[in-house]
Amino acid sequence: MKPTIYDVAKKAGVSIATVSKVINQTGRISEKTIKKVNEVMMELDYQPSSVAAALTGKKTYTIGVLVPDISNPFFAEVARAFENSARAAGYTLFLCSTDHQTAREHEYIDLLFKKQVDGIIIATELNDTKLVKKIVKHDVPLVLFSVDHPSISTHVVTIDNVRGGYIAGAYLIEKGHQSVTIMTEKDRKSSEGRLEGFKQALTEANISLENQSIISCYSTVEDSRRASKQLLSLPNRPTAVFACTDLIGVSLINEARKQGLSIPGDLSVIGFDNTIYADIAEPGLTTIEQPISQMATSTFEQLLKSMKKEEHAKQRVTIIPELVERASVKKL
Amino acid sequence: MKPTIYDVAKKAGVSIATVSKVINQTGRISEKTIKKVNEVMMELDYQPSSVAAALTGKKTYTIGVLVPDISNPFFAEVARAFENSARAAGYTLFLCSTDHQTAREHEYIDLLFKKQVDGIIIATELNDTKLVKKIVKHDVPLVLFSVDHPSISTHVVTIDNVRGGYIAGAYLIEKGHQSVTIMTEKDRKSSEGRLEGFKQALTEANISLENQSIISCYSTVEDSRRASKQLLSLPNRPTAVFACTDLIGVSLINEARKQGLSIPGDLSVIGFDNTIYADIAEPGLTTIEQPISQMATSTFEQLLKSMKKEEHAKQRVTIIPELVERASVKKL
DNA sequence: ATGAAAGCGCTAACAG
DNA sequence: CTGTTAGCGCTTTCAT
Repeated sequence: MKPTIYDVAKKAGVSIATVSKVINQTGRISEKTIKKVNEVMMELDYQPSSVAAALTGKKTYTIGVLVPDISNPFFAEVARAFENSARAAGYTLFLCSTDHQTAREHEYIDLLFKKQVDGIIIATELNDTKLVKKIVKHDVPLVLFSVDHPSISTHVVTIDNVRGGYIAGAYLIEKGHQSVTIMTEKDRKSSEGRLEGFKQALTEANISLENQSIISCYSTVEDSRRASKQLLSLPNRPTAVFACTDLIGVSLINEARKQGLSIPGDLSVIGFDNTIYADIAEPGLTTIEQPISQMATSTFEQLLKSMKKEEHAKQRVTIIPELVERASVKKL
Repeated sequence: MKPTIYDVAKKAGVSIATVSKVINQTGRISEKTIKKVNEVMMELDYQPSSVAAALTGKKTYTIGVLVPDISNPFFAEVARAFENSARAAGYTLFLCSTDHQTAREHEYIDLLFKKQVDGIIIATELNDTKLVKKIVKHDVPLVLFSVDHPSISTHVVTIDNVRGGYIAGAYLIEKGHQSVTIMTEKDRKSSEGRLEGFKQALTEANISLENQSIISCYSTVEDSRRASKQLLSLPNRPTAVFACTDLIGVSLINEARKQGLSIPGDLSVIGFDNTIYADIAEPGLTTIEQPISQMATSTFEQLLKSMKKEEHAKQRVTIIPELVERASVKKL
C-alpha cells in the first residue's frame, strides 16, 4: 500500500499533525523535527494525497476547461497556454472537448462539479446560456475565454472581433484593393463581429460589399476547400479576400494556386488568428493575430482572483488584435 | 453550500447509506425509495463528490497523460483520441506537456501520484528510464504510447517505425526514384527507426544513401525551414525526399516552391504521420499514416485492463503504418 | 429493504 | 513546539 501520513508520523516518532505541518509549512516546528520528518518522507517515497486534502475542505487545485475540440490547432495552442499558467500556479487542468454539442457541454460540467474543480474556463461559444447560469448557481468561479454573450455577467476575456475585422478591411483598402470580399465562419458569433468590422472599414472607404459574394463555411479542411472553390468561381473575382480563420485562408491560397492563380499576384488573402497555419502557408499568410498566450494569462489571472473570493467586480477584458504582415497581400 | 449526501438523506427521510446505494445502484432498495431519493437529488441539484468517493478507497476515475507538447498538432490529435476513449469509459484526463524536459516529467509524475490518478499514459519519448521505474514501483498502471524502450517492460503500443520507413523508401523506388534522401527528426528514437527502414529499402534496390545527404532537424516550423534550405542547396539535389514528419515535409515543399521548383515536378516528397499538415499542403502530401485513433483506443484498452488488476501479461502492440497517397510524389 | 457505524488520509482548531 | 481530536462526504460491512 501507498504510505500515508500515519506511516510517516509513526516512523518519525511524531504525530500526524506535526507531519501535516511540515508538509504545508504551517505552524511552528523545530528545524530538527522538520529535518527528521522530511527524511522519513523521502525514505518512504511518500506523496501526500491531494484527494484527502481536498476533502478536508481545501481545494482540489484543479480547473476544468471547455473547448470545442482540442485537436483543432487553435484550441490546442489555447490549451497549452492555459496549462502553462496552471502549472505556474499549482493547478492541473481537466480538458474537455465538447464539439459544440450542448448535451456534451452539460455532461462535462456536471462531471466537473462532481470532481470538485476549483474553477471553470469556458472557451467555446455557448448555444445554451443555461450552462453559465448553472455554473454561477453552483458558485464555481468561472471565466469565459473568447466568448461573448450579452446576457451573461461573468468575467470575460475576449478579443475585439469587430476591431479585428476592421483592421483587416482597412489594410486591404490601404493596399489599394477595391474589389474585396469575405469568407466567414459559419455559425460563429466571433465571425459575425469580424464581418461587421470588415463592412465598416469598407463603408468608410465607400466600397460596397455585395451580400452575394459573402461566402460562409465551417473552419474545416474539407468545407473551407469547398467554399474556396465556390469563391474562385464567382463571376467577378475580387482582388482580395478576408478569410475569417487562418485555415480558411490557407485553403483559399491552395485552391487558388491549384487553379493556376498566383498568390498574392492574382489574389490577395488575409486571415485571422495567427495560428501555425499562417506560418506554414506559402506564401506566409498575412493575418490578424489573436494573442493567445496573453489572453490565456489574463483569463487565468481573473480566475485566480475569483477563486480567492476577493469579491471583485466582474471584469470584461477586451484585447485588441494586431496585424501580422507576411506575404499574402499585394499592393495594387 | 453544496448539498451533501446528508442533505439528500434528511430531505428524503432515509439514511445516507440508502442514498449511497441508490446513487451507485448497489444493494437492494425498494422502487419507491429509489424514486423518492432520485427526486430529492433532482430538487437539490445534488452532485455526489467524487473526491469523497475516491477517498473511501475507490478510484478517482482520472488518468494522467504525458505528451511533449499539446500544442503540437500531432499530439493534439492524440490527446483528442484519448479523450474520446476516456469519456466513453467514464474517465477524465490530466494532460501534461513536458517539452521533453526530464525535470518537468518528474514534476508531473509526482503531481499525478498526489492526485491519485488511476493510471498513466506516457506518450513522450523518455530520456530517463527512472521515470518508468518510479511509476511501476508506485504500482500505478502504465501504458507507453508510441514510445519504445528496450529496457522497459510494460504495456506498449507503437507503430513499426522501421516498417514505415521501409514503406516510404520502397514507394519512392517503385516510382522510379534513384536519387533520394531523408530528413530525420533530431533526437527522436522514432526517427532512427524510420531511417533504418528507409535504408533497408534502398539497400534492397541497390541504391546507396550517402550519409552527408542525410539532413536532421527538429520538427518545428523554423528549424525544418532551415533544414529544407540546406537540403535544397545540396550539390546533387535528389529527385525525392522522405521527410520523417509531415511538418518537415510541408516545409520542404514550401521552400522548394519558393525557390521556383515545382512539386512534384522537380522534387517528390513523402512525409510521415498523416496529420492535418499533410492534408492542407498543396499539393497534398503523400505520407505514411500513424493511425492515431486506433492506437489510442488500443492504448486505453490496455490501460483499462491493467487497472482492473487482471494480471495479464505485459503486451507489446505494434501497429503497421500505412501509405496514404496524395500528390507530392511523381512517377519518373 | 434499510440504517448505524467505522473508517479513507488529511487539515485545523485547540490543548498542553 | 507538538499532540489530540473532530470532522470533510462518501462507501461498506454488519445488523436489524
